[in-house]
Amino acid sequence: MRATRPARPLRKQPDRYHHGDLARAMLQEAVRVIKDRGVEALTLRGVGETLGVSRTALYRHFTDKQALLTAVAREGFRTLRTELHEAWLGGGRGREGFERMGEAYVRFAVANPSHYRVMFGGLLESGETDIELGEQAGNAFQLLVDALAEQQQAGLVRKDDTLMLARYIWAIVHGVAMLALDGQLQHQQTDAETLIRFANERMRTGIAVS
Amino acid sequence: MRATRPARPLRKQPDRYHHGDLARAMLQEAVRVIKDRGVEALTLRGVGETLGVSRTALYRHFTDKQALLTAVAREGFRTLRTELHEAWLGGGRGREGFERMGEAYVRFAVANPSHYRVMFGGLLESGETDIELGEQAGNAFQLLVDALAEQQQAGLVRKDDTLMLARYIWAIVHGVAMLALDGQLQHQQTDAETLIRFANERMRTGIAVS
DNA sequence: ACCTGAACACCGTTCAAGT
DNA sequence: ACCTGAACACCGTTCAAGT
Repeated sequence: MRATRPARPLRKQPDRYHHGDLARAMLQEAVRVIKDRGVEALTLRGVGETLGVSRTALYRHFTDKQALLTAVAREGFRTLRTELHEAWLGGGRGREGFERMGEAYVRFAVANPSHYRVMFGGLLESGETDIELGEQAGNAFQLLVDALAEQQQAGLVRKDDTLMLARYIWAIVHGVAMLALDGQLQHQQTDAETLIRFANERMRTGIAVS
Repeated sequence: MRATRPARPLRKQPDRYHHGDLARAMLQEAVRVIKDRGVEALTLRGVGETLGVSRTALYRHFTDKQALLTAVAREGFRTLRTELHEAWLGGGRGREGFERMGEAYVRFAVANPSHYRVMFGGLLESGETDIELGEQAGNAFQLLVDALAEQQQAGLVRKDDTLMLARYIWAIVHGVAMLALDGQLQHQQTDAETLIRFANERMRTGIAVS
């Protein structure tokens, strides 16, 4: 059941070099594989094959597989940040926009489960943290901080430590996203959309009796 | 740098069968490896070697590596449930006990990061969900539901849909735990303990201006 | 500079065979 | 029943060599 030749090499002349931005092509292919078939399906050999390139070609552009995954994670934070920003602006930078941000966050995670996992996958655990990855995550987080500060100014949110509030909100949306990804919600009869809407209401007014 | 023989076989007579509960021994060893060196360090060959058993012996007791990891996850939910229960009772089954539950939850995750990840690691994604695993997770979740229902009866928590409230709270503690595990907090100057305490306060009274 | 093929040291899993 | 060794089909990574 195994072909003796690469499944589908994109280049017609496999003996030519891959001119152009091979690093970028590899990153895109990695993102595609992760989105379509999950992280565990991502192999350097497979990426090289699909790109019509030797399986060791990657090492010219990334130090190892980990580095490629880190690049994937960075790209994810960049995309997430963009989508959050659009939701915030589209909702009018107030209560409405803030709720849309939460929904957009969860929607991103549900739409790209494996990619989202790579972003938060504990790659850092088994090694020192990547500087640029931390920056990208920080940029996305900063959006949340700014949105909260603006609402505090507008008298919509209590004037707690803004950073602390941002971490708290982040934990909520991240938690909703992760539970959805783990299938812990579908196993009950809820979906992520319902839960994040409930969360948006409850995080505002609290769970204690008024 | 590689020894020609197993690093440290526990049995002196490697030609004897491993009488007793090999399945249990394998599970314990797997948990130990995961706790000490992370999931990625867990190999069936290593487990067999440490237990003085062939590397294929495992297949008599688990269908494959995935099944072993599922067993690890189940064990984790059982332990977590116990610790949550003790916190709830120890805190007097009220507001105090509920906050202790949250702290105990996060403490478990931080103390067993890799184990916790296995429990929520999306093993389900790439396959059908394990029945018994779902039950164990359900048992832990039920504890939260019961605690909330009790507080609703006592007039401490608003009488929303209890299940929905429980999912919401679960998302919060899970989110705090995951952010801590991902190193997203230490990178800022907070720790999980500080955030969960802040969360306990804010989830009660909400973030909106009172 | 950039890419290659062969080789190395790992994996999980299968399977015929032993007791 | 329970366990074994050899073998298979994968991996990531290294390295001398090509252009």
